[in-house]
Amino acid sequence: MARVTTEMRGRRTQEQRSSEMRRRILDATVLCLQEYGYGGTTTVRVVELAGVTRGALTHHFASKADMVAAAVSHIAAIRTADVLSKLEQTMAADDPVDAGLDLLWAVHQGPLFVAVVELWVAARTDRDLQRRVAAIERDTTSMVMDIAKSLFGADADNTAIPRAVYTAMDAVRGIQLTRIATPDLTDEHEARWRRAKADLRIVFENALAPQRPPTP
Amino acid sequence: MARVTTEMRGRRTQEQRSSEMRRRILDATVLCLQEYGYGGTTTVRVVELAGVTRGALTHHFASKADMVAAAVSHIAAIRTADVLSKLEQTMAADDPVDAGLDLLWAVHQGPLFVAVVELWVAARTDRDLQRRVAAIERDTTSMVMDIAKSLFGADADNTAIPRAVYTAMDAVRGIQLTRIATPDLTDEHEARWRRAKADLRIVFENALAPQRPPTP
DNA sequence: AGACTTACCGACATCGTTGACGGTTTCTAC
DNA sequence: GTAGAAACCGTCAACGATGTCGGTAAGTCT
Repeated sequence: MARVTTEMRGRRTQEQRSSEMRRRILDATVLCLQEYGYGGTTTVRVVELAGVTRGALTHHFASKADMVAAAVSHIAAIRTADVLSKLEQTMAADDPVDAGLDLLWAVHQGPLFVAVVELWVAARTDRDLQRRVAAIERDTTSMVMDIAKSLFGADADNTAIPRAVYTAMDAVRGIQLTRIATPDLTDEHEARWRRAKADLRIVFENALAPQRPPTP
Repeated sequence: MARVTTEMRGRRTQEQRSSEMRRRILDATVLCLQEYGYGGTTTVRVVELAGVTRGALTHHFASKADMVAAAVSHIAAIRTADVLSKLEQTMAADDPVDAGLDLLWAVHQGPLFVAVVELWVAARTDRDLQRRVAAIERDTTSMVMDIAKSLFGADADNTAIPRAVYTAMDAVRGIQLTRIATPDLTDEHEARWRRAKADLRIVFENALAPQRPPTP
């Protein structure tokens, strides 16, 4: 079974010990969400994956709900950092639409987004979790919109651009949701994205074109 | 607490008793998925909602997994019937694109689709469930494509049409996924769909237009 | 160095969930 | 009607998960 490897021996300050332990546990929580889903995420499994004791966990997180809530923020931080790291080369691309769509796809990719979906679905029947998730979601959306604005120019009147961004984001998420249900068909989902991308290019070209009523 | 109301007293044949009991249990299972999510769907809750005993449940379904598996098919059947019931007036509509998109939206609406998502996500970490879900998903997709074909004409060469349908379906699912995570913002999601629909119309118009390379 | 605080440990009690099973009722075949 | 099958009932045992809690180790202040 995989372990969250993080060693740093010798004398450490309380702050170091504390934050490293929290990080270890939260990383393990995310791993657990990916591997076993929300329902299969138990404190025992997390502790095993993190290679720590149950006592350590209960010391840092009063309850399981606490731990999961912290994991939400933890994931959000990682994803934000991921986006920022990829942003530079996106901004420098020749074709902003293509680069932007690729970025959007990349952000919704990989095991981290799987964990996000697990949390979203779990949040549906858990008000506390829901509040946290909703707050994060707001931030994410506004970040996406800010990026779009700087990619395509801040033409404040043109509401077609945020609209296209929303549609693109929704399409990406829809594909990923389907992928979650049927993970065996990876190539098919890749192809599905390529096709969707072609459609979304049309939408963006239309949105970026000089104002002209799209539906007369 | 809501009950699945189904009374039919007097002498009944074994077949009647059996199938009615199964239906009651499966309806309650779906209700449970909606109300409490997959993780919160326990045999005790199902039994309470159905107003039957635990013994009845274990008699008809050897295990909980059996019950859930049966619920998958049950949901699929209901949804298919729902689509067919709405199909007639969709086919008769003046604007096939508009009517088709509305149908797609309607099919992914309501508590039933919520249950579907719960099962999709649960299936990710449960191979048996995954197989069942994947099979159903295949059927659903082909049904959607068949309907699209009869709505927009069977121009076999024009791959842009199925592509547009996929994109539309993915966008719808993306919106619904977001809605699941943040159920308080219903109006916002409605608006999001209206905007997405505008974009999707563009995609469909482009797909239906006489062959003309969309990206030169 | 000594007092104090924080980090960490591991066992225990409790609770909810599931599957099994022996007994009862309802239907069906003859 | 009567035997047998199917449907249904409700309790029990086993298991896994969570939170609590008394105790130990590591660090921090004076």
